[in-house]
Amino acid sequence: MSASTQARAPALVLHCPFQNRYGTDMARPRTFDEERALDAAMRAFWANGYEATSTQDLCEATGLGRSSIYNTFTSKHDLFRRALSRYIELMSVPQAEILEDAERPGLERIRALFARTVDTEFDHRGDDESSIGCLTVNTVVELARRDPEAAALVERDLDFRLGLLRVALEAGRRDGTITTRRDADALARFVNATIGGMRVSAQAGADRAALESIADTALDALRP
Amino acid sequence: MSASTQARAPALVLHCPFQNRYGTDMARPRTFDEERALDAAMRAFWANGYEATSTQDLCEATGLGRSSIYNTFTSKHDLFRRALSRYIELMSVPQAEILEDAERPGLERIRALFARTVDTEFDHRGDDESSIGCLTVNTVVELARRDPEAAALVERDLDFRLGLLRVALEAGRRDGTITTRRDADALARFVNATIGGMRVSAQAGADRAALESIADTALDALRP
DNA sequence: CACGTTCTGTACTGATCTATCCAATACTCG
DNA sequence: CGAGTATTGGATAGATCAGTACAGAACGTG
Repeated sequence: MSASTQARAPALVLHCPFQNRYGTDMARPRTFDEERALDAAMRAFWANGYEATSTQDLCEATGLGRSSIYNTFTSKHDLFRRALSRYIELMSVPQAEILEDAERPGLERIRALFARTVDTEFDHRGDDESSIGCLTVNTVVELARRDPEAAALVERDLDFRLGLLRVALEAGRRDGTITTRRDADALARFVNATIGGMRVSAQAGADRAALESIADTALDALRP
Repeated sequence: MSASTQARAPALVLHCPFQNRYGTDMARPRTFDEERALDAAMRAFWANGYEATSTQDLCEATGLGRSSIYNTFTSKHDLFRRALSRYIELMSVPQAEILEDAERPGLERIRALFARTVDTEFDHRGDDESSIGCLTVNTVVELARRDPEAAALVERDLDFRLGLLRVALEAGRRDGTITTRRDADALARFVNATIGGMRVSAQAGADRAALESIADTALDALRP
């Protein structure tokens, strides 16, 4: 009944509300959807950060009682880890689709990624309509220095995204839409930094037009 | 004996350890330097964030007792506000010098600003030699959404820096080192976002070469 | 030297934090 | 229906949080 067993086992049976996590006889079933609860917790951490989100906040955000939270997610830290993993997964899939889309020229993939960054920045807002930024960036800034697990998660995500970017940038070089002589690695880091900068700018109050002009300007660097 | 009186009055007499804050008769003098204490607190907030820095941490960082901290700085929140103000002031002065340096062409001023950004990222490191980023960026991400005073400070700083950047960019347009047709406002936002992206990248583990390549690539956008 | 004032160390307060305990509950399965 | 098990709500524990109260120490001034 270790934490890792508890966390991994249910993945394949989550859709069935009347089966427990160990394949043994069933008892009292849960009255909530673990995935929805995780989404709510993710959003709470995303909007308010790790330290400023209390377990009480998590109860209110998820609608669960303390017992259910701890029974399901072991600890606040573990819940955060799962929330961050989920966030990274949710963001990675569409980003990979955009950057690996062979139909589009390389430069257009980057442009589409920037556009998506702007859109997500304005899709997900706090209660006051201000930007809540990006959970990955927020975690890097708030937590990564003193939480090795969180640092490992965002580092793995960074490597993955830099790889995707290199693929798209090299495609752009081959199809002629990207003409700069700089190597794909430097360009990937630049594009990634630009996205980070856009997210910080959004949290600092930049509007949609401002973010779009940042993205357009950044694209200029790829075809100087 | 309001907090604001207490905070404002000493500015002109800080150098003299044997004069109190109200111009009245003197009593027991302080055994510490308020400015040094503020620096230590600033560094603690900078390295660990607002929430994760306890008043106990602040006592240890400054070497002061609780009474001295509260007597001098009123509250944790007020101390943070002063630390952030000081940080902004400390960073603004050299940045303004670089961006208003009429000796240099406009593009070179931006290049020098990027170089300085890289340098400060590696000058100020945590105990583990990892990057502690930029207190302004950290505050935008961690605190600005729920602390109006902090938000106002960073917004004022942002306006100031965007203004400086516009000046340098327009100078570059005139002297021919910046050839892009994009308006100075968009370019200023882009340069600012690039710096933010570099700081997040540094916190995510990027080394000096990576930051320099981000800066070099960004400069390409100014002369496409 | 004595007074007035400020500083400082220690103990403390009440609130809040994460996490656990436990009894009551609700369900499946034999 | 009874046995067995997981979930749930509420109470609670123990630590830590920001901030305060207070007494004594340390100084300039008269």
